[in-house]
Amino acid sequence: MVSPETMAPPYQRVKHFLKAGLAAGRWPPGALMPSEAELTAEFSVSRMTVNRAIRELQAEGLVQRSQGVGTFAAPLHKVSSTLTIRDLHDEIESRGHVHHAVVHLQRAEAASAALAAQLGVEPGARVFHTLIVHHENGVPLQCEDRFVNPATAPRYGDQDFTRITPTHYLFGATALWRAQYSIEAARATGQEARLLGIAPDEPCLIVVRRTFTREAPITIGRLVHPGTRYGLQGEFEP
Amino acid sequence: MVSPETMAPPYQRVKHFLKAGLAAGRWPPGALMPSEAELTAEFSVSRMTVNRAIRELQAEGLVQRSQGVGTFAAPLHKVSSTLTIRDLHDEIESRGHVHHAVVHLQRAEAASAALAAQLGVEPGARVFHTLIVHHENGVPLQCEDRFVNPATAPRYGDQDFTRITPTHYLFGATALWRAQYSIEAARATGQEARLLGIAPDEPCLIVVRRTFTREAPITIGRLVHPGTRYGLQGEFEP
DNA sequence: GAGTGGTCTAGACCACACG
DNA sequence: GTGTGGTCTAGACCACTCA
Repeated sequence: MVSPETMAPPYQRVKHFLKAGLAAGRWPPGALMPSEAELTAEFSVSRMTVNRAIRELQAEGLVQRSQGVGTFAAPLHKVSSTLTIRDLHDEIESRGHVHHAVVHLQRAEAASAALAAQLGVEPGARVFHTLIVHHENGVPLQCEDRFVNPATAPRYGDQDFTRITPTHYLFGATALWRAQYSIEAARATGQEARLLGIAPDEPCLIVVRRTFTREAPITIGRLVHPGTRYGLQGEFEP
Repeated sequence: MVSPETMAPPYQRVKHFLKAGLAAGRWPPGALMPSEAELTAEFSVSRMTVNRAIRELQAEGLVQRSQGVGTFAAPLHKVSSTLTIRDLHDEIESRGHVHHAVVHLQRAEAASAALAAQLGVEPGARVFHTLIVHHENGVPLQCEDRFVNPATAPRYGDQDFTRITPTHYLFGATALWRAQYSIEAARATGQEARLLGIAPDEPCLIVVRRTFTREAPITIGRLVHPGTRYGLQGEFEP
């Protein structure tokens, strides 16, 4: 019987050795780490193997390298972090809860000038408009007001959005290339407050998401969440 | 005179060729891409060189590989995206605006039971507490209510936070290992509303951030932003 | 000049998938 | 069996940094 460490490919053993040392504080941030030659001798592997291990650590941001100088433990100087936004359906299901959607509006409309500019269509052109409220275990959690460019998703008007979310449908039906988000706190509109069953002055978390193919805008969606029922969470490790 | 492409290392030329083809739609998502052997012949380089190019594309999430099958253009099936949170000082400066901070409170206090648990100290132990309002061009933008574990940052109480933000100071003075965020929409407290100069019922974007060293919690901060003045933005490209 | 990383080669053996 | 990726080797040349 052999241990997993003995089984692993050599480059992974080298990588694991270095990673464990960094996690244990053996090389504090900025410290000089072993050279490729030292590791080559230590592990009895070729230099290419050691090089791959270190290069991957570099790609992961754990070490910094300078030609002619050496390899150093990375200072954890990131002052910015990232926050993940998930599809609401997945999020609810992953909590083991029941998601269901009520479609309040699903039709084609003539686009206003401002909307047409954002969707990349002619003013007055027909675009799809849906207004859907998503519930978690029967409680309204999100009011989704969405416009879709029919050039990128011509069948959008025919879908049954009680069975698949617009987000999921559009991910499958279009060639997503880019997405933009903005997040703010504000009041819901009167209609949104009614649909969500909240007071008109209750703070809401509002996400506006726009997505694009390589050529054209796909959709712009306004996602309104009651502040007392929904928040975003993120975690970050170097 | 030679073009940059001719100068670049072979693995980068291969990588660039594949990346450009993906961006141009030559291999749509899911399509089979050239094998290592084909690229080896095409570029007259060794297989290791081609392998490195493709492996890096895989690490970047642009292609998927299966042993015995082949390399495929990655389907852009990510349904989640990321949003970056920046330090407020950097963010204001990068807009070319002036940041200044007003320190309303800076002292050591006895920790309540709930706070002590979050900071990993004994109930009643002294912890640092600061209450700082950050302004952009003179307009209050963020009310920062922060508690700090003195075990991880013993000099926190002596800093001049009109000159450096707590975030910046703690990044430099501690060995950050992990950070957690939550974002929600809610009303400010009465005190916060007064300090920010807003109505008590105005929706606010509230970020709660907790950071940790490998061993212990460093700080927990509550960052309150008027919803009309501040939002978060993010972008995502595959 | 000695030590470092950056890169490349030509071949090799293996595990895996598919017809 | 054939083709694919996964990995390793032993050596090589280069550019860079520092004493």
